[in-house]
Amino acid sequence: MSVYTPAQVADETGFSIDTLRYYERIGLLEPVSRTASGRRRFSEDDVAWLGWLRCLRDTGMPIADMLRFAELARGDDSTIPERVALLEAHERRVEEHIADLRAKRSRIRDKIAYYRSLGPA
Amino acid sequence: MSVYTPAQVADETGFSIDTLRYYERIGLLEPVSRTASGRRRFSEDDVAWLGWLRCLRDTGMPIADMLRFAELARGDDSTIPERVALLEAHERRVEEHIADLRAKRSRIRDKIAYYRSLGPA
DNA sequence: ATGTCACCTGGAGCGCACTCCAGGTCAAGC
DNA sequence: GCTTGACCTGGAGTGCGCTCCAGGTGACAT
Repeated sequence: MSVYTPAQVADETGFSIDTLRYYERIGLLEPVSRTASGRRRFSEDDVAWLGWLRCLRDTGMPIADMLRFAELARGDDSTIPERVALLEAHERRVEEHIADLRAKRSRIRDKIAYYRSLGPA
Repeated sequence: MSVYTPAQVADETGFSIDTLRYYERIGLLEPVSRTASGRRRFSEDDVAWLGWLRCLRDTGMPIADMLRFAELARGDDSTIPERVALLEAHERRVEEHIADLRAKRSRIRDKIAYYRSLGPA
């Protein structure tokens, strides 16, 4: 059962140490366990949860929503329907975002092709 | 050759009137023509350019880069290679972003499926 | 004439998500 | 035993991209 220092977790999750502290402070992370001298020791579970947070954040979920999800995830099974609802709504937004990006990427490609058609330098 | 009021342009482009003024102020838009009393009258070209800016914005291009592109686009044909380079770099980032979103959307779906597997409420 | 309303300017303010800082504590290597 | 350096806390600061405000002007309907 391994534990990790802040630097190791930052390295693995891509969150800065400051962000890890910030996430703990606002309650996205449950209080991380400490050594006798007060230094953080992240558990395997902490790291897994951070991986999940990264997924939500990178798909554009606002901190406020992640906070709500974290709260639900700390609750019992009766919160599962709301967790599902929250994730489904998020997933729909992500899908729309992907569709929009694809359409706009194509427009960018067209512009590049147009510039190219003006005669390669 | 039609012209548009700020409200019409806001409506068509999805940018707020404040954002239109802001874009003009920072030079993303060339000075928009005015009526005798100083009100903006956007041309068809202004609206088309704003549509293009929206494409860049919505695909995550920072304002600073859009500004650079705007500058190049005001230049002569010798700037075309740099415009192409800028757009190609951007397009690559957009593609990576799409790939990342797709992978993470799938992770979100898995989580939803997992919650569902725990027994539908 | 009057009221309403869209619009103008310059500049201040805001929300988000961090990021940095000062001042301090411990652990380990030389 | 001393230095180095990773880490601690509370709180202030930052960057981005808008967004809002005060105070004012002009156009148009009644």
